[in-house]
Amino acid sequence: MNSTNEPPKSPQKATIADVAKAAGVSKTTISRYLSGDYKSISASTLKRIEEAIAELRYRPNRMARGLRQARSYSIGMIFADISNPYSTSVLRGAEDVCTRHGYSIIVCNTDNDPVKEKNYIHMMQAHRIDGLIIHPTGHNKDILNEMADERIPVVLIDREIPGLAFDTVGTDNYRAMSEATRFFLDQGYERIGFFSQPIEHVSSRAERFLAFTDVLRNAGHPSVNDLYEFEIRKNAQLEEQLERFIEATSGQSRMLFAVNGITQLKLINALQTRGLRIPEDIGIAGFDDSDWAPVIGSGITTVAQPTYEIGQRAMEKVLQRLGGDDSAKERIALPGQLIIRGSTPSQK
Amino acid sequence: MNSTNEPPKSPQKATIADVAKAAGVSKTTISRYLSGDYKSISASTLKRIEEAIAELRYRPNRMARGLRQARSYSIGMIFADISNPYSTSVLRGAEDVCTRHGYSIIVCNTDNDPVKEKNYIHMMQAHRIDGLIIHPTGHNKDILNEMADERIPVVLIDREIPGLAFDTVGTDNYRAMSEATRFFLDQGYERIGFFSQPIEHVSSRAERFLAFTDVLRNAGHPSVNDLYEFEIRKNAQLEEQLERFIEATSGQSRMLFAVNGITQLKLINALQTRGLRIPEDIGIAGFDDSDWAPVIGSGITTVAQPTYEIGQRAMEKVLQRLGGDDSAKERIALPGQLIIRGSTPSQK
DNA sequence: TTGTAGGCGTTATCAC
DNA sequence: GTGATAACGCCTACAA
Repeated sequence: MNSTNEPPKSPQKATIADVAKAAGVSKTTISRYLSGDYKSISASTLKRIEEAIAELRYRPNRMARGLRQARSYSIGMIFADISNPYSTSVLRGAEDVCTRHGYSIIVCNTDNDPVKEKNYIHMMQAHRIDGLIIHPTGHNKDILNEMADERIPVVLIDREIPGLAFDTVGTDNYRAMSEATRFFLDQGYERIGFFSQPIEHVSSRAERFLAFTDVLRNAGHPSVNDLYEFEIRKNAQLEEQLERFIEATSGQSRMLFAVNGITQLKLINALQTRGLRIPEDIGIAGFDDSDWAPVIGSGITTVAQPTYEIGQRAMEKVLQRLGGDDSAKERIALPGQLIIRGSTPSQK
Repeated sequence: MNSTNEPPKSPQKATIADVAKAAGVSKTTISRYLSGDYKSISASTLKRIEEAIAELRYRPNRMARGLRQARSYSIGMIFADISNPYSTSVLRGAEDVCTRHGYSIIVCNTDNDPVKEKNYIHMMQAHRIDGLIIHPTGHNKDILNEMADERIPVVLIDREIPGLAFDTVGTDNYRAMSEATRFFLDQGYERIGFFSQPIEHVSSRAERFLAFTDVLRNAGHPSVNDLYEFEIRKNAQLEEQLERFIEATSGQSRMLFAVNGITQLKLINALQTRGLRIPEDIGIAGFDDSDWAPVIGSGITTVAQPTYEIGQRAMEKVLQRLGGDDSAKERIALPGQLIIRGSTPSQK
């Protein structure tokens, strides 16, 4: 019995030396076992090693291994908005790929704040992450370039940063938006309002709007200038813009296009508040499919992004670069899918 | 000029030795600086150190530091389903707290699969995480206990595991569900169907159902046995259960209660398919508020969970334990909030 | 088939 | 105020 009042000693994590001693071999042999070099170990030794590891519940220390090998087996993922379902789906895709290869993921959420983003990149550097997948705010070109200089694979998702040579994975926004816009024209809408958070230099938004105007201009459609921008956090701005569109299009058959999922929701909310019915009074559609899109009203027409696959492809690209591939940077644009539902009926 | 054809050497990450040399001091002094021990460094030295660090873009290697200090400054978070908005909100809350304290988060998603969960816990152990926040499947008691034995703070969210002494953070399910049920009774529903994924030993589901039946039994209400369980991935099961409820309650005023957000969506979908109108033909409500709950029909009545705060509190608890707090394990049950919308009108 | 020795980048312990 | 030195746990030549 323990006469002192000390708490029971917490069992210290076993080290490779403990395992070596228990198995009656040297650390080298254990290390060989850990790196899968079974063929240079005798059967009986193998057995003793396995028993020792199980007995001691040995888990190789990744920090020690990482320090020695100068690689952490961790991939950083920095999201502009982790609460967006887009992000979690990408995360799942990426995780499923990298887990199979023994990598772990360190995640961060910047809330679209360039300062947070900068700090997180620094944190990632301190972790000596082997690769980075980032949904960038677009304001930290310098550090991103710095990482690239250090030969750390960086893959951008959703957004590209002009002038930066990184691998990029996202939806083929131009193509998907063109298809969608042509569909809206076929449905016979006289006016289509493009509602977006400030396009500025966010490439995905810009591509969508460009496709929109290109198709409209080609068709000689009057909505070429129907762009309505607002800050997502400022409901007043959105309502003001909506008001502007509604007034300008009074008496015409019309619809709203939302640049992303969150904008869809905000617009639907605003329409309901104003007592406008979907689709009788006004049509609506938007980028990003979701669980709720099918069940709102008679369903919302959306452009689905292949989010899970975007995550997979981004991680595969990181691993490919890690594997030594030094070919030209690639821009991977995956097809989006127009999902037609009840919110955009024919106006003819 | 470089006569060989080698690519330009990628600038190697600076080490503490490089900084020491650049600043003309010893590694020890740099280390002192890094640990914030400024008062034992002269002003001029301090200045040279700061210049050297900036110049070399030095980032302390967390693996080396972690190895030496036997702590990783990483917290593991294991989610049963990361695509559930519940999870991301918890994640954000946890992240905001731990970032302020210099910790990073390693995330995993188990898809409610105990095998994946086990592998991920092993991975976390290899990372030597300083603490673990887990939304447990409930099937890996042994390893979780093992971690606790090693003095690693483990905090459970949403679900408790019977017989395990861990800190726990979640919603006060019993209280919130009681309030909601009383409200439904007040509205005058003759039958209320409780739709849930298998309750089994998932404590949060069990608490909700218990509160439900307790209130009903107290009121002598006939729905005490109106439990309808189904596997979330099997739509046929859900529809079968829904059919059963619809038939059994024909002619009565009735509503469905969904045990969580995903179930809400599935039920709404199934009702629409059957041509049943909400709330004219049948009412609906459920646990978990969401962005879409206000905009479906005249709004869905929900019980909102304080998800962000759950994440915060869980992380705070981890840090508190890390700080040496050895008091009794705590069960933190945060208040939920009943949000009444149009899907559960009075039946009187 | 197995073992020895040195070092990865830090911090802690002493010493000056 | 500052520095030399020995670990931390692992891997990788190089030997045997």
